[in-house]
Amino acid sequence: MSVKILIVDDHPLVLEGLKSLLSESEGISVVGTATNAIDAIAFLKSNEVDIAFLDINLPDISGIELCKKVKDQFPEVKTLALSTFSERAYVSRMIQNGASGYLIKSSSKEEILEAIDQVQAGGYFMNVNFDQAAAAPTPKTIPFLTRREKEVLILIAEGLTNPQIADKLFISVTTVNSHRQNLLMKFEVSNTASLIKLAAGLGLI
Amino acid sequence: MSVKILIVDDHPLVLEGLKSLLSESEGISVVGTATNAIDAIAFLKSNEVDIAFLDINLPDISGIELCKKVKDQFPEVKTLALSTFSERAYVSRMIQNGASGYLIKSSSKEEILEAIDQVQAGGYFMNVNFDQAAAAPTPKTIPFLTRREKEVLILIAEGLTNPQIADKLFISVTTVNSHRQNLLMKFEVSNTASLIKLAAGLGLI
DNA sequence: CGAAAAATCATGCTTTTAGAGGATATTATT
DNA sequence: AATAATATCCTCTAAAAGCATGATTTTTCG
Repeated sequence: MSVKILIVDDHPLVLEGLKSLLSESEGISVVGTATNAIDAIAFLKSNEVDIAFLDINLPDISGIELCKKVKDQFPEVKTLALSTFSERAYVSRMIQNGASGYLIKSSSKEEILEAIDQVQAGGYFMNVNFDQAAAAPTPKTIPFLTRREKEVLILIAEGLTNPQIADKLFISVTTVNSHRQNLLMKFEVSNTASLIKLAAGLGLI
Repeated sequence: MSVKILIVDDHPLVLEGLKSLLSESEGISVVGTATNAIDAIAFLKSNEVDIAFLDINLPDISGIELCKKVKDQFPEVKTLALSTFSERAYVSRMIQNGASGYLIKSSSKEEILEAIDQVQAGGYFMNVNFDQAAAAPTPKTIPFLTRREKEVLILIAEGLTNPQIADKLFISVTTVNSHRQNLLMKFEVSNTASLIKLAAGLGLI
C-alpha cells in the first residue's frame, strides 16, 4: 500500500514538479493537490491522506495557520512544510503547530523521498542548509509579539515616526516608544534597521 | 523543428515542474537545465538554445546580471525571467537588460506556453498579476544604486550606525551620511525603516 | 477571584538620523 | 580635454530614536 500524498501550493510549477518527482517513485501516490487552504481542508474531509505537503505562502491563510487547522481537524495526517530560503525562519512555528518536518524548495529528489520515509515512519525530517543560514544570522526563535506590538511594527515599517504612530493609535508617544523598545528587545536588535530587516525576512511585514 | 529551451533555476522542484509541463507540449523541447549562472553560460557556449528561462534568484550571481551576460555573449538567445511575487519588482531591470518577458512562478501552463509562443515570434510577454501588485505599493522603478551606496545600504541593514559604518569603510561619518541621504532620496522615503523595508522587498539585502 | 501579562503613561538623558547647504577630489565616458 | 557621475569631506540644526527606571491601569486566563 502506497503513501497517500496531498500537495498544497499555489505555484503550479512546484505542484507539477513535486507530482512529477513523486510519481516516479514506488510506494508513493499523489492523491490530490490544492492551491489554497480552503480547498485543502475540503479535500481532507473527503479523502484519506497520509502526508500533506504545505507551502508556507498560500493566498488565503498562511501555511502556519493551515498546519494548525490540519492538526486540529485531522490529527492523523502528517504535515511537511515547504519553504524557500527566506521563509525558513517560519519553520519553527510550523513545528510548534505540529508539522513533522520541513523541506526547502531547493531540496533534491533524494531528500524529498527521505523526508517522506522518515515522516511516514513517525519521525521528523529537517532539511537545514547551513551555508546560507550561517550568512544570515537567523534568530533562534520567532519572537512572540503582542497585538499592539505587531501594530506598531507594521507602522514603523511603513515609515511612521513615534509621534505619527501615537497619533494614529490614539496613545501617547511614550507608549509607542515602550512598544518599540520591546520590539527591539524581543528581536534582540538595537535599532530600527535591523528590526525591519529581520521582520521582513520573517514575512511579518 | 521545435523550440529549444534552457531552464536556469536552483530549485529542483521548479526545474522539474517546468520540464514536466513543457515536455507534454508539441514543438517544445527542453534541451538543458542549470542550477547556477556558470553552468548556464557554459551550456550556452556549446549548445543551441532559442529561449532561456532565468530564475531571478540564483546562488552565484543574480538573474539580472546573468540576463545581461547572456544578451552580451549570446544575443540571439531570448530570455524569459522567472520570478515569484515578491521579486516581481526586479523585472523592469531584467527588461532593461534585454529580457523578452517574464513569468511569475504561479503562472498556469497556458500562460507559460503563450509566453513561449510570443517570445519565439519575436514579441514580449508580461505576466502581471495586479491584485497583489495593487496591495503592495511597488516603487515605479528600482532605484539605481552605486557601488558605495549598496555597501552602505547593506551595513545599515545589518544594524550598523553611521559612525560604525564610517569605521568599517574607512571614510568619514559625513560621507556615510551623504550616501544615506542619497539612498533615502533614491528610494523616495524619509527614514531608515521604510528604506530597509523597501530594500528587503526588492531582495537587495 | 487573583495572578500574570499587556497596555498604558512619565521623566530625563544620550546617541543617531534627517535635512539644508555647500565644497573638492576622483573616476569614468565621450 | 571636457563633462558628468561618483565619492569624499565640512558645518549646523532639529527631530527622532535609543536607553534607563519606574508606575498605573486593563485584560486575560487559570
